[in-house]
Amino acid sequence: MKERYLRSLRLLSECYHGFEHMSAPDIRKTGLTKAQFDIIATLGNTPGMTFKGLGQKTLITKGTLTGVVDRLETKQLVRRVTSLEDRRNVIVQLTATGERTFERVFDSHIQFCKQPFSGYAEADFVALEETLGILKNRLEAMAAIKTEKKGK
Amino acid sequence: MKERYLRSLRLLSECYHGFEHMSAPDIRKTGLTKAQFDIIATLGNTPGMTFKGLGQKTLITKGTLTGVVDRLETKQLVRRVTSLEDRRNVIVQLTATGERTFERVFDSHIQFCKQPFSGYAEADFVALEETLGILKNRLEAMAAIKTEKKGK
DNA sequence: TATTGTTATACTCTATAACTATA
DNA sequence: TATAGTTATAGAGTATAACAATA
Repeated sequence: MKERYLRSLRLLSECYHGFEHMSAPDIRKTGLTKAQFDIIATLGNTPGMTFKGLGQKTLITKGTLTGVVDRLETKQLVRRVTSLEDRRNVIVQLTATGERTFERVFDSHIQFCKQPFSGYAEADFVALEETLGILKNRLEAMAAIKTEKKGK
Repeated sequence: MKERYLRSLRLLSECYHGFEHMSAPDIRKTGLTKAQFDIIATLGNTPGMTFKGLGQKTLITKGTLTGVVDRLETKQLVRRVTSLEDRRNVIVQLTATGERTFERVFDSHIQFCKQPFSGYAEADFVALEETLGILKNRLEAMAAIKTEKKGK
């Protein structure tokens, strides 16, 4: 067996895309793009985040992020606040409308995503969390090595 | 515990994005976009696929697909062949150059993705495949129900 | 009539790099 | 000098709907 991990990788991809595929129309119906939805979902239940933080969480690069946040600001779902401590930092926050949108949209979204888990027993969740948790730790370790190499 | 599945969902997303994040620069270096890479990877080791088939595999809608395939055709990585049986079907195939690109690019990509699995024992693979396999089956069952509802 | 793929439109995201302002 | 975010640009992906050719 040459590449023992390929099947795992394919399954991971298939599961992720399965959720994506199921929930994409659901997200579109809200009038938000995928990128916009990600920002709203990331900001939900937080006091706000800087552009840098948002970029790290969502993997959207800063130039793109400016445009995405612009459009969300036009829709009055988020606002920009300049940090008082370091005036280079811009904090993006949900507005009251944004909060409501978050609750409505994200809630319906997760209700939707729960469907495949109906019938899961506690042990099934534990097993899934354990295997994915291990993989996540390995991925984070790899990412740390990469950052270390790059940063001086 | 209200939403027992949320943690699983988050882990799945984090793992998938972890791989995406690691391999994105690797893919970009090849001069292919993510969508183009997906098409090449999907066509590799096949005799070709119709637009419809490609769309279902990659989740790219037909209108978009025309553009993506156009660009790959310009790069001489794929060709269009009209099916003889049903002339409405257009089959997209890798060219000889496309085949070589597939082998080179996809190979380096999977070498890259194997890193987090270093140190995995056989039992770890089995466990991961099993938990993801179960989830995949559930997702496919959901999708089948959805299709059933829609199709007449 | 239904299906496959193309075309057209308008918008959004993307990578990249130069730029501004703060530190 | 370094960092955070903006601006500018060109290209690519996206949803949507109308369209042509074939079945």
